[in-house]
Amino acid sequence: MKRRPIEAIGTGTARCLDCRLRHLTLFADLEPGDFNLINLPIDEIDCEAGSVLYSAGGEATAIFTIRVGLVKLVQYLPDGTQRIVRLLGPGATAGLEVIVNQPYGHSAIALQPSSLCRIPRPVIERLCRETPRLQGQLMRRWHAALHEADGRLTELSTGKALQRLARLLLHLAQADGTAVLFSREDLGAMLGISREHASRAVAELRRHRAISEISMNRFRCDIARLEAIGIEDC
Amino acid sequence: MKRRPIEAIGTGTARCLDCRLRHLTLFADLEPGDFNLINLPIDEIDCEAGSVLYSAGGEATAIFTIRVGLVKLVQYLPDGTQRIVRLLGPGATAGLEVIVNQPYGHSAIALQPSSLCRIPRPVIERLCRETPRLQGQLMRRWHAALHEADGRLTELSTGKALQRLARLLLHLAQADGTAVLFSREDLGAMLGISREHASRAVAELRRHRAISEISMNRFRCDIARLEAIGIEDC
DNA sequence: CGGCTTCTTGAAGATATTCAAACCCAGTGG
DNA sequence: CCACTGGGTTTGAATATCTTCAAGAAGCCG
Repeated sequence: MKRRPIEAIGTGTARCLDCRLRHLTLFADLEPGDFNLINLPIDEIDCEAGSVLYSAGGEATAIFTIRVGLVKLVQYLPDGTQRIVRLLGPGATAGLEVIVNQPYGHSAIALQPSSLCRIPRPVIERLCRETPRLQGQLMRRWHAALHEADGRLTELSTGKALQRLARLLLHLAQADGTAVLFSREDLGAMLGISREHASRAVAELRRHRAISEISMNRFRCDIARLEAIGIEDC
Repeated sequence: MKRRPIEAIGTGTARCLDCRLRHLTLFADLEPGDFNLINLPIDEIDCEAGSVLYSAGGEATAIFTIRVGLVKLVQYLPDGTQRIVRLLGPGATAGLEVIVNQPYGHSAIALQPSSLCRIPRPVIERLCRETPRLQGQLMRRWHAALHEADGRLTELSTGKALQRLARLLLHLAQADGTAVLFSREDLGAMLGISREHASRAVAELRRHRAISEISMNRFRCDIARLEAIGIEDC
């Protein structure tokens, strides 16, 4: 995992200002002058699949904005089993705990090669204090995280494995009708089932012709069939 | 469900100021002057078990602080099955969606006779705008809600039914070692199992002498045994 | 080409659901 | 007072669903 600083103190604010993705991010509502409040460099990080951004229980020193890729937030049970609690895609924010002075509540691990911005805690704290224009986005991000958490519980932890997988695919499906899956281990950890059963469920959806594999872990989805299976399995 | 207004416009602020529970609530950090910003009456509501505070999808017109009792937040799946997403006890806040201008994401229903304060949306909006002292508590409440949501997923939706029930009881247990359960239907909706299986799980915990019923749905908990069962069932 | 990991599949056993019937208890009305 | 009723609970038995263990297949990398 390599870090490449994108700005030196006091000079690099233009990079945030010019960011093509800014309208998706935490900084969407900031005004040009607000960027002068950024008094520490914001690193832009590229990492490969499997990289650990931070670990559960560790002191929260920074908040992350995902630019490209996919990041999982994982919690572990005493017996060692893991559960994937949330998936974060481009524009999403990891590490909101920073704001309430709490240690990280999850481990954040990249599922795909990803690129992110690392915003040090003092920057967030200062922005919170000195501009009113961050609050709205923060609230929206808390709400989005909570909404996804609740959705995960009702949609991905309720019903039979086949239904859950169908619903997950509907979440993951892009506009073009394709979805990228990940390892069966992670699939299991998302749906609360064993890796073997995850494998069987994928095979069964294929048999139902609800999905078909285009390339390694890339699937074309038949949305209508997935929806049918998601509601009442056949 | 009867409503009893506790203050008229512009006069009732003393009630919030004097509230014995205020240190637990959203208004914990407000200073005396801030209460003058409250320009609409805050109703104090008493309701019986089963009362609906608001319904999923409805316009969010108010935020609620639970004073006494227990409230469930429920989501429904297209097929009609319900899932209890969160439990809210004294001091907790329901309806945070108000702040991001979103419709209610759940239905809020009292599980026990409860008493709550209903804070109209305009009051929250004005306080957000005109005092910086609400933000901190709001963030903390978002965080608490998210933390509970995540915990519910890892602890109450993972593993076998007996383990989940044991973990739930550990959450519900008071300082005196007793816990109040609710209907088997609701238990099932919390743990993601059928009511019949919930019933069997309760019976089995009793056979293990991990709990014993004191009175109708009031149990004495053997914390050590519950913890043992919660980790690896025997 | 090994050697490694991950995925897939089979089969046995564990766990949960469903349906049905019995039960308990509180409230009602004869 | 007691039988009756209706809701929730408990229990049993048959079935469906998932886990676990084990072995084979497929992909990846040196």
